[in-house]
Amino acid sequence: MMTAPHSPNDMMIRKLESIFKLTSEEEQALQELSIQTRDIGTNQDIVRVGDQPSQCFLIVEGFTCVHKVSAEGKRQIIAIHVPGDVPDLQSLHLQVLDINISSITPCKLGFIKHTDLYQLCERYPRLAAALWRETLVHSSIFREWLLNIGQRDAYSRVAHLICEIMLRLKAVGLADGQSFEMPVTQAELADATGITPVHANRVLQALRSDGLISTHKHQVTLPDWEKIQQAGEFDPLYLHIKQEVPA
Amino acid sequence: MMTAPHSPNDMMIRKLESIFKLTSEEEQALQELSIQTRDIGTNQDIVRVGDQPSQCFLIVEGFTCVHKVSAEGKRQIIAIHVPGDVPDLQSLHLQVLDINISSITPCKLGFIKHTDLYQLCERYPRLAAALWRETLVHSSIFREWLLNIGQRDAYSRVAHLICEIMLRLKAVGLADGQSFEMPVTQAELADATGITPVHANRVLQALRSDGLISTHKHQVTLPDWEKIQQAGEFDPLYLHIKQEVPA
DNA sequence: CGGGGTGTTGACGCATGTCAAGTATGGTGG
DNA sequence: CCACCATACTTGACATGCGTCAACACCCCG
Repeated sequence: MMTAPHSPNDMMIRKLESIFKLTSEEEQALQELSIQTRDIGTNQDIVRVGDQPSQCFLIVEGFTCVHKVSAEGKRQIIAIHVPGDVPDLQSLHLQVLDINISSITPCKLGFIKHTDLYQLCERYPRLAAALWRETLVHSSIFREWLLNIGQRDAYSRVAHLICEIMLRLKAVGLADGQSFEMPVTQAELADATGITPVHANRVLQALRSDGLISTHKHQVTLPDWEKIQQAGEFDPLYLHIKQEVPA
Repeated sequence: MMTAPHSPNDMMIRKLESIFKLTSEEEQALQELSIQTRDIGTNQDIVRVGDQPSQCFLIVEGFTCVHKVSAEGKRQIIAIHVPGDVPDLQSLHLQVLDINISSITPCKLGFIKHTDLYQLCERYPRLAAALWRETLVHSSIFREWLLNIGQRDAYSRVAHLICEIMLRLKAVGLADGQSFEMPVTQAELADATGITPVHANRVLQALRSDGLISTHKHQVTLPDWEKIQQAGEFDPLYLHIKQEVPA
């Protein structure tokens, strides 16, 4: 398991390193990026529909979610973001935000000015490509969620989401073996999978009694990875996680 | 209503022009892009999950859809693409495709080599940004579809989808006033909204009897734009269509 | 020790799925 | 020009997964 990075800049660098080998010049530029950190509490809005941000934020610690609310007041969670993610990278090229982003745990965030990112992209096309790629991976996750919500039953949806979070946390060193911290309430889980909180509760009970998950507080353990993967029809291809070639 | 563009290159140029004013140098470079056109019939696979394409394709004529199939064999249509779109732009930076793309009408496609696009992006960062932006808009559409499928009832979902297609066709000059050609079968409509074909049929009947749509073959007319927009809770913000400032 | 957020449970209803059988429709070959 | 077929669309009867409502239990934090 990797050690935690020390600065937001290190986090960005480590993330991009997982895509391709950075040149020392590129690494230098990232090291010099000005990133303002800020702490926020649980359930705080970070950005809102209609905003026109002049900066992006990197999650250093904590979880956030992207969500939209229908005219009827129903909330869909569109994405869950974990440390290392830049949830509103899209705002670089889309002026007006079409989503809300809120914290679902206390968070430490690192803010980066758009103007700095523009410069970075212009000078280092490979970094531009890497950031572009980052947005494409999130796009791919949206597509899988569409399949999940559109075609699978509640049981599979929840299993699928749990598998996804497991792997994404593993990729940033926040899960080891079978367990990880998943600080998501049942209501949030429900909004992310398009079911009701009551039904989410029943599905979780079914998963527990089928031996696919066990939970203690928000610590989740997956005793049988194969089985929950099957239950969720989970195939990690869509996460586009580069295979680490062991040294 | 605009006149139809004459070449794939003109189409690309017109599309990018709608985002920002191209310099003559940029326009020149686009004009010189090598694009191979090919015609295909209805229901042909263009690319498939697992492919590693070395080119992207532009839709010159016709409609395509992006879709994924669950382990149970259920198909979710993730996106519908119309002339002017480049449905697999993502393959530029994600090696392995996580989706299938098929024609839903006969199509004329223009294929562009990745290597040519890489060069273009490196030389003209503004064009890179415009293409990036293009993928971000599609991403935004995925998010709205998630809200649509996750939180709205079947009636609203279908109304919403119809509104979206209407506006996107209008943006490329393929819809005028209230009518447009929507060559999508009820089965496809069902797969795109996460309902069954039988239910899609009943919803369409309801929309007709409520006076929100009228159809003749695949020609759809929306007699009351306000009303169907309300029924679908449709707010076009997420399409990020630049407002044309009338001269 | 009190109170708000979270999790749990049961009874009941409904939107949507499923199954099964039709009826257009449009293209093709004789 | 008609017979035929495949594909698309319709319709009705019935089944069910999930939603809704309404309590209640838990538990951390102040």
